[in-house]
Amino acid sequence: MPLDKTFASTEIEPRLYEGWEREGAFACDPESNAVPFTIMIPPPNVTGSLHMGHALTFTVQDALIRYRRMTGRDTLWQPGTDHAGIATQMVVERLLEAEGIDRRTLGREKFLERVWQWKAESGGTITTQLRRLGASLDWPRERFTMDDGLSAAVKQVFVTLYREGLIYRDRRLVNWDPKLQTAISDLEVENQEVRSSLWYLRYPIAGESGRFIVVATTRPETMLGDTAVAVYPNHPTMAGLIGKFAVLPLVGRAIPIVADDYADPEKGTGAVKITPAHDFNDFEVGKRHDLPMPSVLDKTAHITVTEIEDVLAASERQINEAIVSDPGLAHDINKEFGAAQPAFVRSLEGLDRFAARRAIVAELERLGLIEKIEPHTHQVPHGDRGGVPIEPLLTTQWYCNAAVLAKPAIEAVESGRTVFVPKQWENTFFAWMRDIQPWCISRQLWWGHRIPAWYGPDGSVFVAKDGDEAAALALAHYGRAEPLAQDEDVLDTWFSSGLWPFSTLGWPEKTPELARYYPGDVLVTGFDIIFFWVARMMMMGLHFMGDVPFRTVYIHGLVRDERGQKMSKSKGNAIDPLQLIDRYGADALRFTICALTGPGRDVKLGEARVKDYRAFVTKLWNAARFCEMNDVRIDPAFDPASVSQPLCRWILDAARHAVSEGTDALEDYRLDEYALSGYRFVWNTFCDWFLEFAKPVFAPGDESSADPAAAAEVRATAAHVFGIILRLLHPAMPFVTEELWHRFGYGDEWTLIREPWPEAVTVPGAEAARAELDWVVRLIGLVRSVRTEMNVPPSSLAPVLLRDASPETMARAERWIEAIRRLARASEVRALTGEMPAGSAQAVLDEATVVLPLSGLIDVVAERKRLAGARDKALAEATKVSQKLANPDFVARAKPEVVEENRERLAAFQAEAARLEAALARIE
RNA sequence: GGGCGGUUAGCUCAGCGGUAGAGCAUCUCGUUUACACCGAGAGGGCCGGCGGUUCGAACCCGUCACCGCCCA
Repeated sequence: MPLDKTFASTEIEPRLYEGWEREGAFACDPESNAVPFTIMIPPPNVTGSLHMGHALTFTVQDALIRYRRMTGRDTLWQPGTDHAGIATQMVVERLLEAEGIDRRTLGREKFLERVWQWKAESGGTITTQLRRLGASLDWPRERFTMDDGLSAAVKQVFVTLYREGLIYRDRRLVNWDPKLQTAISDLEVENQEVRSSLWYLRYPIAGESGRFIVVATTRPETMLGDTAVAVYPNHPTMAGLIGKFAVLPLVGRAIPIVADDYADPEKGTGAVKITPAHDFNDFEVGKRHDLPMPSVLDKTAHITVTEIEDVLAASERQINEAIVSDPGLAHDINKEFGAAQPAFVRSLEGLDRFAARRAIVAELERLGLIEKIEPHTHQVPHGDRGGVPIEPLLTTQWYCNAAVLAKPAIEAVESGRTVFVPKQWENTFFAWMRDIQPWCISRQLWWGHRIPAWYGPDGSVFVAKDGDEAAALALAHYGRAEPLAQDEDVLDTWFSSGLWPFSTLGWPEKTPELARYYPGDVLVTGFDIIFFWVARMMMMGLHFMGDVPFRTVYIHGLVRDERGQKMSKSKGNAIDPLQLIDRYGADALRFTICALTGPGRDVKLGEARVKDYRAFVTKLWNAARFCEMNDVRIDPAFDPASVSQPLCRWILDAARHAVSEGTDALEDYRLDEYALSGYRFVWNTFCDWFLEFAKPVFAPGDESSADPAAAAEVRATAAHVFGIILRLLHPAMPFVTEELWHRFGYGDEWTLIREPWPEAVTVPGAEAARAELDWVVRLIGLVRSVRTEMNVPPSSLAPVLLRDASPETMARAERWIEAIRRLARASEVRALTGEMPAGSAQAVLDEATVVLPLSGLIDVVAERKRLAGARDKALAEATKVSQKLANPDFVARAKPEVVEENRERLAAFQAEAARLEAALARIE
């Protein structure tokens, strides 16, 4: 059955994919002798659906995997998904909310059941979509970060790091997300610019009526928790206050005025209020000065006065006593007691932080304790998931000592055991790793790996892989059985993702797969994930496997829309890759992505681009149809080394060049160069010239030139080269190439995927063939150009005459007469000996002058102008080159071959100008 | 404030010491053994500014400007 007019991607692609999967074409083979090649998929969130960013990263990975598979490597592209703690919990919570259920009333057990149920029903979306894209993942090996095996790995790692002292509990400030009510790591915090105010507050100096110290703050509501004022040690006007006390307004707490460099005299007033429990910098100051650290905001970021209760009570007592002893003071209480307003403070209990801010500012204003308010724009940390400002909160959490783990990871990159592509990302990696902070790994969520730690009645901690082991530890500790309670928290999702390169291969079991496929070869991901994931895999891999998890980290850009805007659902500029696949086919989308993925560059992708490259898929398909119509069939006996015709030698040589270019590009992770080189070869060489030259051979215009042997050789060569094209393009366009591979009988269905990668084979006589075909192409181009410029309609044929042509040139013209006739619209091609026919257009090609007699069609004035223009251009070039050669420094210092090249160019330009001058003279 | 990247044809981008390129868009012409998702041809650029190194700079160095990201 002949090929349809176009490639019906929507029908053909799913059929091919199912075939590959059914036939086990994606499977790795741990038994084989081939060298393994491993890519670990960055596990997409189980909640996810395929977006453009996925399409980019997975297309790149699939192209690399398919390429290596064809080169004979035993490829493993490890599939799987991530349980995505917060994201998944939020999804299920939202579903429950729609049913009017709160997760807390449901309880932990029941809630987790619901999550697993949701995962079973909806968790497979992304894996189905990956198949639409053509991703050749080894599906039977699919893993999930909450699988039993991977969970065992998580416990093992946790217990080991705990026993090594690299995981520990600590009470310190964390980034608290008041919306999700969990701690989050530094990386999950995004600073957003917020337009707000800078409030200048006046804190009365204790015992010095009417004297104040002014502090500037962006967060007046936290002043309830202030326990000091810091002043720059050598501050010109305020240093004298150091050692005195201020009275904290509203609360009435006497707070020391301490000296600390943190109070930058360049900023604000040179004095800062210190709220150790609600600010990271203040926390450090608080530790340095041994300050109390009362929290005045709870886990939902509402005011709580519990921890300042004693101070409020004391203020109340003091005020009451003073009023009792001197009732006259009642009206002037502010002055005497530093404006303590315990009743007001108590009234704030339970108030949201922003409402509390307004209330406190209003009250301070009423008391005359606001010096001024300035508009102020600053960066406010927000939780990346919840989207609300995070609240530094003093809690006990589990931490991982990342600094220790980071050392070997840094060394591995320094020594080149792992290489980043492009290399500049190594700097980003180093900068972060060298200044790495303790990693908060506990999360106050339910969905995730529950922390394998149990607490005894006295709070002693027993870290063990399960309850029994913990009980045994407790027994040894207490000398008797005591009830234990497991830690309620779960681990940061990235904790389990960090183990992915070895947990998916069966670790901690010593499996053959682990021995064979670790370390992986290349990790492909976006730069936004270097810290979250790449760094953690490096740390964990080196610590537990003793080797880097991958040799190369290929960092690609982000997908943006045509205008360079980040794609996002909220902006409404997101393009759905599945829609593009529906409309244009997966091959078109994939090829577009490859063609646009420059190193370290973002990919600006619009529907129009995909549409453009779909044309290339169609072009390839049509070239196939042309071949089919002309009985191009593979000849099993074909030997490229034995072809005799220049045309065949030339296209084989061009194919060699394309293979070599494409292979080099893939080796260098230059998907763009790979795609574009294939594009140029197929379209601009194979279709535009080779097939056109083949036409007269396949169907000679007149019987006399028919040569069955020559035609057979061209057919066999065409089939051979087309087979190379299909293999070469397969990594970028797996579907159309696979389909044509089978339809043309190169192999069985679903077999191209495992065909050997084409080799760059040199054919004999390639250079001469290249020179010859190059001449023919230039001649045809020249004639076409002149004809168009002279407004000669394509329908009219004209002779192509060659003046002053060498015998060699004339022989070439003879050999290619049919092609020249067709492609240059020539009525005849021959040497011009005598006088030039009147009304001819002329052009120079090497030593010859091409004469086109166009009497009646040409405008002599225009022709003269055209020739003069061409001559001037040649002269200008010649002048440029001769000036260069006239420079003694150039001749003396430039590389000899460059000098020689320029001498040749000068001669060529001069000769061309002379011939054009002669041509001009002939018109007169 | 520190760091990274970018600035080349109308648009998107290659090129990164030795003749300025591609795709798209534009204009003109064209249905000829596949393909109008096509073919042929053409126009279009002081390669962001200013210095420097060099026989020679879009390319290397310095500096400035603007844009974008990352980290404080």
